Amino acid sequence: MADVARVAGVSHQTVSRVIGGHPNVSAKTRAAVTAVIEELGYRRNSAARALATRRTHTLGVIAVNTTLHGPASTLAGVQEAARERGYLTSAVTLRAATEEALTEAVQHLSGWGVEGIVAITPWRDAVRALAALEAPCPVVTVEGGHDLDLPGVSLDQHLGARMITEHLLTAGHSTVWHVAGPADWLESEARTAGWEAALRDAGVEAPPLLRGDWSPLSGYQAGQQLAGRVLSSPGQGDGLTAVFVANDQMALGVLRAFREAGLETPADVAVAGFDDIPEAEFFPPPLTTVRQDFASLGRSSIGLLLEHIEGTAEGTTHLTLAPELIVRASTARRRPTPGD
Amino acid sequence: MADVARVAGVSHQTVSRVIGGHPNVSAKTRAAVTAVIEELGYRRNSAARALATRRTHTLGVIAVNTTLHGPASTLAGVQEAARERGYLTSAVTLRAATEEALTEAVQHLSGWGVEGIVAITPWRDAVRALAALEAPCPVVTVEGGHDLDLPGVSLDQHLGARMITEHLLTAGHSTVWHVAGPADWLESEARTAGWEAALRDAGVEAPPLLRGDWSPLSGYQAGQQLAGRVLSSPGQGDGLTAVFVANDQMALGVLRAFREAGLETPADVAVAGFDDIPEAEFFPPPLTTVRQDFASLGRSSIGLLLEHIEGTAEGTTHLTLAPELIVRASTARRRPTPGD
DNA sequence: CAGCGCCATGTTAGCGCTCACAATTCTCAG
DNA sequence: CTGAGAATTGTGAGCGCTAACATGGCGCTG
Repeated sequence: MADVARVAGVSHQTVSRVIGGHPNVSAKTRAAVTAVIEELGYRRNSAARALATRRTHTLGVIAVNTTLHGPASTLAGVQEAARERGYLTSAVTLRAATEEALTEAVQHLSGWGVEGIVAITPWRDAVRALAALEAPCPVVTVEGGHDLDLPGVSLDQHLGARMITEHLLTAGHSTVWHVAGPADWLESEARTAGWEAALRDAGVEAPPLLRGDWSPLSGYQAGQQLAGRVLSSPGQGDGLTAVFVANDQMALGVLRAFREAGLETPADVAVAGFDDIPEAEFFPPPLTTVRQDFASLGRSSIGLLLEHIEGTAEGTTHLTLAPELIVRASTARRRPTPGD
Repeated sequence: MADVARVAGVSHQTVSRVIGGHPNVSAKTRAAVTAVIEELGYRRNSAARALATRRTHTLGVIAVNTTLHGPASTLAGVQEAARERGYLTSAVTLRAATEEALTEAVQHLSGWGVEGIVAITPWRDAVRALAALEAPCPVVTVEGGHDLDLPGVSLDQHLGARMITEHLLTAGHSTVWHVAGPADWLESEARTAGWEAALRDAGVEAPPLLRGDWSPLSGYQAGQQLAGRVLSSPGQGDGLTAVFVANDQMALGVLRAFREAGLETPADVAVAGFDDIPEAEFFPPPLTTVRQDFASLGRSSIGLLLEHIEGTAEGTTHLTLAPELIVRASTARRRPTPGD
């Protein structure tokens, strides 16, 4: 910066003003300085700037399972939004959201002087640990639930589950079975609750719950159980003609189990998923599911976080985004024609 | 730091030595200072440190399509490895690897003073642009090919494709058809080349090539073409009994097209993929594929990058990791029994 | 034409840390 | 007991930048 100032024949402060877009600089000076900056290829040193302003303009992201479609998409949204707003982001990917790992992640990030943290940790315990952690900067959760006093953004899982359950009931199924995700996941609980609420409203008693761990394998195992039930009970005794699976990957496993057991989807049993991963449209058969706009979710979290950092936010805030029902062949009333 | 020094009754420099783990500090002083640090909850300011040492200990990552399984896993490996080595990482996710976007990404990162960049950009043009860009810091490519003088790490796509093609030939298929990825992707080219090489070695002429864009939809379309060919040519005229699809997602589309056309996999046509995404095991039928260890790939790239930053590296280096063939039902010689 | 105020620019003092070197203390052989 | 040399600690400067204040020049009002 001193070099630029010397060549341009001004003080270093004027150079600083030009870079910072400060208003009180004459057009002539501004042009001259800009030209010299260009010529010398000067870039201002962000460390020195951070030191002088006491602002690092850096945000941290804590996430788990970033190789899955949902978290990965959310992460991308977060990064893009932060970059647009002039912030650097640094992501820490955790293998498991234990209290210890979370503490370490927060320490790592705050050691780098992050001004805020976005935590994509959809575990009840993780959110609780995070709330108790007293991080030295604002923290915004993504899919972290609304019961703790941490600001956060979520997709309306409850509504999505309700939509899909009602869709199945409307299609003429007398009840809807459910393969849930792990009990300690907030998303899982909300989806289960939405399913229950829809059944209750329809005056239908909820069938017993099956649980998986989001993986295709666990869905496959749940599917085997369900298939066994259908085949062993003559005359469709349990009214098992429709299954709402808590995510698309498990739904894939369920579909396979049904196919292997000789059950046809949707003719014998309709299956619906949740998430709308890119593959879902090409499942056998194409899967009815709930689309979640993960990218928007990520963007919103940055918006909320920056409000807190810049002090515009009033207390704890929660944002909820609406999901979208995507109806495909897996819940069609009759067997779909090929190519559907 | 001044506070710590005052409370501990030492100079700020001694505090700095304790934090930095400098050897010449008496055990007593070290303990005292450590205690005060703990008590005051002091954390050293990374911006000031960066300013004084002229080292930011920050690395940048440039990636495209981070929502896909491969790039997302690689990214996670990169981040984890960097963190272990004491570096902060910041990822920039590009929508498309145009020269413009790359330039912008490099500028964004170097504006933050990154000491090195890992570029996960498996496009020929992107790598070329990157090489021409003259970044102000070392750049390591991931899946960036070996023909340009940018250091990089890759998985041996050529070998993987060869393995899978040979597997199919060994299984008794007279030839192997291929649904390739986009022509400008290095991975795509290498897989095609490996397929061609395996056929050549076996003395078989390569059938015409089909191309997709990695998406399930494009695989579906390619599958429809292939199915049409099988059904219209009596007596399996073209020897179309085995297809090697360049990634698992497209393979999913191909499988669907075959199923809709009434072709059975693997009885009528065997299908193999590439990548081993988590869902592949649950495709209808479970997909033979090539597993790539993306996390190791990411870790290696950091190893290589740090060698360059710390000056231990000798010129341009390329690392290649071996893939692993995963044989499943989609290429079994006879129809698999349910549950396989 | 004096005097006020505003605009453009310069000057100074840190931000919190590490480096290089100086000063002090300690250790131990002769 | 003494002095060399090593170990330990302190001092001062400066990394590159911005905030706050100081300065000087200009136009405008009365």
